[in-house]
Amino acid sequence: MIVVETNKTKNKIIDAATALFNNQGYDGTSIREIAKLADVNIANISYYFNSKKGLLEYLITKYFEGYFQRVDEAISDNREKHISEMLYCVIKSALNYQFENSGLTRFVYRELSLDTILVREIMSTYLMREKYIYSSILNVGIKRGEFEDISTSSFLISVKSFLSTPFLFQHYSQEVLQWSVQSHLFQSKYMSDFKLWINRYLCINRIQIKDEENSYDVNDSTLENEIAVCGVV
Amino acid sequence: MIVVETNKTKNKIIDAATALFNNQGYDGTSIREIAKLADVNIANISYYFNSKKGLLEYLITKYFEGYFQRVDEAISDNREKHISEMLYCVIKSALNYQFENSGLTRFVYRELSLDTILVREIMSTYLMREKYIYSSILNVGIKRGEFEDISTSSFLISVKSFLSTPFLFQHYSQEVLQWSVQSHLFQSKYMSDFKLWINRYLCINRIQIKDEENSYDVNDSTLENEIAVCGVV
Amino acid sequence: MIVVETNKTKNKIIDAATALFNNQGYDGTSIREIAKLADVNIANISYYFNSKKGLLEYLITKYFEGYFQRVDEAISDNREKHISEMLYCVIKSALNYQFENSGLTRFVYRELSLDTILVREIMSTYLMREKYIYSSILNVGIKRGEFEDISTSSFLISVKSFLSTPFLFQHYSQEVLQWSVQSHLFQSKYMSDFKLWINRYLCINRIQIKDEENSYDVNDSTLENEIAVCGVV
Amino acid sequence: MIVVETNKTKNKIIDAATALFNNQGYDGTSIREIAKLADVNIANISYYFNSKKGLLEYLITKYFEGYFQRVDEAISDNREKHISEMLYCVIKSALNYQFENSGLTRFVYRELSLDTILVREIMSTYLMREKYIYSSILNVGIKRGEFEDISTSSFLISVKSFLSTPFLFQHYSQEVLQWSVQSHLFQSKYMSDFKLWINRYLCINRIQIKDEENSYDVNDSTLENEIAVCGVV
DNA sequence: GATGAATGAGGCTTCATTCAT
DNA sequence: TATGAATGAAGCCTCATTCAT
Repeated sequence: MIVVETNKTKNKIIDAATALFNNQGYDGTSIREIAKLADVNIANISYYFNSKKGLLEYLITKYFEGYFQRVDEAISDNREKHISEMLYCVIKSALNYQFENSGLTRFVYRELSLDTILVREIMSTYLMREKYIYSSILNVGIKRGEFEDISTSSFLISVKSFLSTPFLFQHYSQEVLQWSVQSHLFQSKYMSDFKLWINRYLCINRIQIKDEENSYDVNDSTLENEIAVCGVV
Repeated sequence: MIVVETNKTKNKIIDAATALFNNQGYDGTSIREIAKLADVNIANISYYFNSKKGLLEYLITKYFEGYFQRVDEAISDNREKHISEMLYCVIKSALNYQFENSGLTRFVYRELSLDTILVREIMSTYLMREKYIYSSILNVGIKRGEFEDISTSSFLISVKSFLSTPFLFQHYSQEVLQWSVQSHLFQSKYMSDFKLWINRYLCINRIQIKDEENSYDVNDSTLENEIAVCGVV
Repeated sequence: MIVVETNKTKNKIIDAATALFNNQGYDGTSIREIAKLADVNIANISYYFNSKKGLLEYLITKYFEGYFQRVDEAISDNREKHISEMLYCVIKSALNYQFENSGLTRFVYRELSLDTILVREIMSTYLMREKYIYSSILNVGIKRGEFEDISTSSFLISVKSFLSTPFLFQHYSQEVLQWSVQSHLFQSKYMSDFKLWINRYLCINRIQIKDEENSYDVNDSTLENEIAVCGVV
Repeated sequence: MIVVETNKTKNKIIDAATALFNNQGYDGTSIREIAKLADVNIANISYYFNSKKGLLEYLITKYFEGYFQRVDEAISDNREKHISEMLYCVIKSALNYQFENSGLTRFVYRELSLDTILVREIMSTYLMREKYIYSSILNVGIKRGEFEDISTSSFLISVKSFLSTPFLFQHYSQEVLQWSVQSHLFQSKYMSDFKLWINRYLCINRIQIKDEENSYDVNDSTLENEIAVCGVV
C-alpha cells in the first residue's frame, strides 16, 4: 500500500517561508534561505509557486482564506445572539485564528504597512471585504439601538488595532515586557479587555457577554497567581 | 554674510531614505534608489553613513533621540499637574512628534516588528528607557490612588498600541477607510479618545483633563461637518 | 558510451584564473577578467568556489596536493638508493611538477611572499610538512656520514631558493636574459647545477649520481649549439 | 627662525606605503590604508605623487637609484683588487643596501615577478643596466683567467637568486624556520656562503677573499654558540 | 517531482581621483 | 600645503530565475 504524502516538499517550503518571512520580512529573506531551512532544492520554489512573489501571494491568500472562513463560521454560529455578543464571538474567532497562525499573522500585518501594488490589491479585495463585515455588524448594532453611534472609521481602526497589536508587538512583549502573548493567560486577559471595550465604548446599556469556553474572570485568584509568577504584576 | 548650508547632500539622503524606507521597507529599498531620489551620487551614502545599515541606524537613532527629547520636555513641563493630566500631555507630545515625523515613525515601528540583532539592541536600550518612563508614571499614579492597579504590561501594550496604530495603519486608513490620519481632525479626535481611555480604564475617579491648545469638543458642529465631508461618518 | 566531461565550466575558470593570477597577481586580477577570459558567466565563480578567495584557496591547495604527491612518489621510488641520489631525484620530481604547472607555481611562490592570514595558514601546514620531508632527508644523510653537518635552515633556504628561482625570475629571464626557463635545455642544465651543488656543498665524498632519463652532458656539442642558437652563450 | 621640515607629510606617506606594499602587495593595498597609516589626508597622495601608480613608480625608482649608487661606489672603491674580491664586495654592498631597505626590497622583487607594462619598462632600463654591470665583471674575470667560462645567464640567475632569496623568503624563514634573516648572524653567514660560491663555482684557482669589516669565520666558536642559541643548528 | 548547472541583473561597498577651499 | 566633499567606475557577491535532465 502506498501512502500518499500530500506534497511534503511544498509544505516544507511553506513552513520555512512563513518562519523566515515572519522574522526577517519578505524582502529580508532570500529563497536560498528558505530552500536551505526547508532542506529542499531551490528550484522547487519556482516549481511550486512560480516565483518568490508567487510564494508571497500564496501565503497571504492562504492567510485571508483561513481568516474569512473562521469569521464567516463565527457569524453563522452566532446569528441568534445579541449583536454585541456576536461581535465578541467574531473577534474572538478571528483572534484565535491569528494565534494559531501567529507567524503568518505578524508577517501579513507587517507587509500590509507597506505601499506596494500587491498591498493595494489586497486592500481593495480582502480588506474591503473585512471592512464590509465589521461595519455591517456596527451598523446593525447602531440600528438596533445597542451600540453608540460612532463612526465606521473609529470603530474599524479600534478593531484592527486590537487584532494586530499582539502580533506586531510580539517581540517587544517578550524582550521588553517579558510577557508571552502566546500564553493562554494573555489571550484570556486580552479577550476580557475586549469585552470591557465593547461595554464601555460601544454599548449603550451594559450587557453580560456570555463566553462558554473561556470563563476567565479577572478576579480569579488562580490566574492572579499565574500573573504574579510571570513577574508582570 | 555667509549662509551656512548644513550639509545639503547628507540631508537629501536622509529625506530620500526616510521616504523610501517608509513606503518599501528597509530591505525593499536599494541604495541606488535612495541616491537617485536624493539626486546624489551613490558613493555619498557610504561617505556619510559608512553603509546602508549605518544609514538605518542613523535614522533610528535620530528618531529616538527626538522622541525622548519631546517626552522629557513634556514631563518637565507638567511636573505640577495631576498624574493623569501629565500622562495625557506626555502621550500627546509623543504623538505630536510622531505626526511631525510620520514617515520615520511608520518605518521604525515596522522595522521593530522584526527579529534582528539591531532590533534587539534597540529594545534593550531605547525601549527599555521608554518602558521605564511610562511605567514610572503608572506606578506614581497607582501609589497616589489616582490610577487603578493594573499591570505594567497591560498598560504598556495599550500605550504602544495607541501610539503606533495611526502609523502602521496609515495606508489602510487612506485606502480602505478614506480617512487621513494626517489630518488635524483625526489627531484631535484621536487624542480625545485617549482622554476617554484614561478616564474609563485608568482613573479611579473621573477627572477633567485640561488641554489648552487643543480645545476640540466632540460635539462641535463644525467638526461634525468636516467629518461628514470626509465621507466617513 | 558516455564520455564524462568533468565539469567543463569549472576547468575553464581554473585555467583562466591560473593564467591571470600568474601574470597580474591575485589582487591585480578581477573576477570579471577571469570570467571573461574563461568565456563564462561571472556568477559561476561564486557557484563553484564560493568566492574569489575560495578560488585562490582551491588553486593553492591543488598546487600543494600535486606537489606532495609527486614528492612522495619520488621518495617511495628511490628508497633503495644513496641518500644523495634520493635527494636529487626528489628535487627533480618537484621541479618537474613545477615546470608542468609553471603558471600556478610562479603565482604560489609570489603569493607566499605576502604577510596574510592565508599565507600563515599555508606555512603552518604545507610548508611545515615540506620542511619535515627535506630536513629528514638531510638528517639521514648526516647520520649516515654522507652529508656535511650543515644547518637545517641553510639547507632549506638553499633548496627553496633553487626550486623557486626559475619561476620568480621567469619573466626576467625572458626579457633581460633572453633565455627561456621553460626550455628542455634550461631544465637539464639547471638539474645538473643541482647535482653540482650536492657534490660540492653537501656530500663529504663526491659520488656519481646516475640519472637515467636525463643523460645531459655539459660538453655535449649538440646542446652547445642549441645554447648558441638561444643567443645566450 | 623657521626650521624647514623637509616634507613631513610626503615622508609619512612613503613610509606607510612601503610597509603596506611590503606586506600586502601593491594591488592589495588601497591608498585609503596608506593615508590612514600615515595619518594623512588621502588627497595628499594625489598631491605629492599624482596617483597611486605614481607612488609605486616613485618607490621603485628610489629603490633602484639607491641600489645603483651603492653598487657604483663599491665598484669604484674596489677597482684595484682581484676581480673575485671586487665581485664579492659589490654583491656585499648590494645586499647591505637591500637589508637596510628590506621592506622596499621584498616589495620590489615581488612586483618584478609580474607581467605588467611597468615591469617591462623597469626591465629594459634598470635591470638591463644591472645586467651590464654584473656581466662585465664576469667577462673581465673570464678574460683575466680568474673565472671559469660560464654563461652570462647562469651567472646572472645565480646572482639574482642569491640577492633576492633572503627577502622573498623572509616570512618563510621566520614562520617555518624560526630564523631571522634580519639578524647580523644570518647576514654574515650568508656572505660567507657567497664567498664559498665564488671559490667553488666561479674561480679557477681558489683565492683568499679579504673582508675587513666582516671577519666572520665559520669555525668561530662564539658564533657557533650564537647559532646554537637560535635553535637552528 | 525534483535537481544541479548556469545565467543576467542588480545588490552593497570600495576604489582612485578631482576640485573648491 | 593640506583638506573634506563629492564622484564615476569598478570591486565582489547574491539575487531570483531558467532549463535540461
